[in-house]
Amino acid sequence: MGEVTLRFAPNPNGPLTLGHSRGVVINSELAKINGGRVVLRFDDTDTRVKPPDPSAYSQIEEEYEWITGRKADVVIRASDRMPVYLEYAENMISEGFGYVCRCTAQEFKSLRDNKDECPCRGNEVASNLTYWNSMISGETPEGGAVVRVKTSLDLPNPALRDWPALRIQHTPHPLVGDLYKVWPLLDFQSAIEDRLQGVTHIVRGKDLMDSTRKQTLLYEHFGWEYPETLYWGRVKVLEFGGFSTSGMKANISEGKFSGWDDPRLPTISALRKRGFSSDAIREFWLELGLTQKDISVPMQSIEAKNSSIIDSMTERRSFIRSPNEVRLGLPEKGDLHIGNSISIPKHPDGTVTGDRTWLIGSRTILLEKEDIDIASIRLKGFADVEMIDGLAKLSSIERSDRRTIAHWLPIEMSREAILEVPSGNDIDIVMGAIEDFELAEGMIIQLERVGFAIIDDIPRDGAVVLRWLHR
RNA sequence: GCUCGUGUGGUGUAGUUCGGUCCAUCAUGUCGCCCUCUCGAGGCGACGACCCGGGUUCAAAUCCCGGCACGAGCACCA
Repeated sequence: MGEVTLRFAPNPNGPLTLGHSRGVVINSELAKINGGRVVLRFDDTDTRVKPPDPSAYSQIEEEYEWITGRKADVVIRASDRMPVYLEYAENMISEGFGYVCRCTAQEFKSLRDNKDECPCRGNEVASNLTYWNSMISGETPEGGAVVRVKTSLDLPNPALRDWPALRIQHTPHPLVGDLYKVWPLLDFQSAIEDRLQGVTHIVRGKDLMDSTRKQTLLYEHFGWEYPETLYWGRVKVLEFGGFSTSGMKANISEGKFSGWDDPRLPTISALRKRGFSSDAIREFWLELGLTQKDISVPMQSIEAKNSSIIDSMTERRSFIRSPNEVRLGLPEKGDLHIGNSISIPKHPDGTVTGDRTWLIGSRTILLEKEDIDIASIRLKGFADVEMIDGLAKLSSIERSDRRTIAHWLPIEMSREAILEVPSGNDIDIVMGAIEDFELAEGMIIQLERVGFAIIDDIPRDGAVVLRWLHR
């Protein structure tokens, strides 16, 4: 097998979603396995229905690199390639397998459904070229004409009969302005560009199966061989439902979400900001593979992947929810010596080396409410205590029995913190105290007995902001 | 409605091309036990599936026919 060329072709009408990442992962992985390359192509030929967002281009390139660990081999923008598409369109008309149709969409549909020819179909090439030039020049208004690819009208699938290849759009394009009045539709643009880039394999969602069939008909006209095509089925992540870029865009501009990286959104930027590893996203899609089955997967599935990837390199910290202050009581008999500090490993398995040093001079500690109600507990990494009259009385430094182990914090090591937990359309706030030891913004930590979180903000004054990742 | 596609445990996946090696793989989940100075990690075990009905065959998850269910396309969106 020669060198393979794959492609990932998003519409840059917003940044990448979790759904897009399947295309990124599958295509880049196939390229990697076969020593091929990936073309990242921006399919931005719609200026009106789903217009491109100028900031999305660079963001998508960057997110592609984050997911795969390397840049795309080739990056192209369909809007830069317009002269080429228009040339092929004109060629198609001249050769007689494309024609300008001036019926309304409705008229055409009813003719098509009855396998009837539309009146424009029989026009001479010369008049088609005249109409074409009038489309190009801007004389023909939007909706006034469309270029169709001739197919057999007996095709069992009505969607394929004389399908539309280019239409008129007078809305200016955010990048190239009003240079062009005629823009290709996906099926035409994509088909031509795949050929020009030497794409050997197309891997895409099965919602594009009819696209393959339409494009194959076009390739036959041109005498080209269509690439090998594979499909994946529809995926629904239970917690999020679908991945509609335009839907999210509307919600963001209405202020329902703070931005594309709002933690409640299924975008790559949001998952990344929350602390998901790109390896987890990659492994997740690779494990689903390339079946055409429509599936529903819980977010827990990605979380399980992420946990096993980050656990061994994630430092532990203590976070006390709704902290209660408790005095530490020393036994009357002076046979128990405690110093002014203790050391606790950063990671219980030693996969992260080093210790956290806690000062304990003040003898005042913080405990979660449910732990102060237990008569005998062990302060993790320190000592056994008996809870008597609201006082935590030390009874042993060594672990003397199998009592409950509670996480805790000396008050001088604590700092006010809030934990933001995305929950459906809301964000729950958990007030607490975080262990103030070597914290850094963007650092992922495991809150002992609570779960993984990322440090979002460490303000000069006020509470540290933690964002919940998963258990 | 028409066209196309898919149906393996709760979820996802292997096996389906060339029928037997499949009393069906792995992961995740749930439950139990062990271990552990986290309710984390680790170990062991249990639970749990070939959509239904016919047919071919010595033999079917795998081939054939018919149902049923689910999904997608039927845009001058991608």
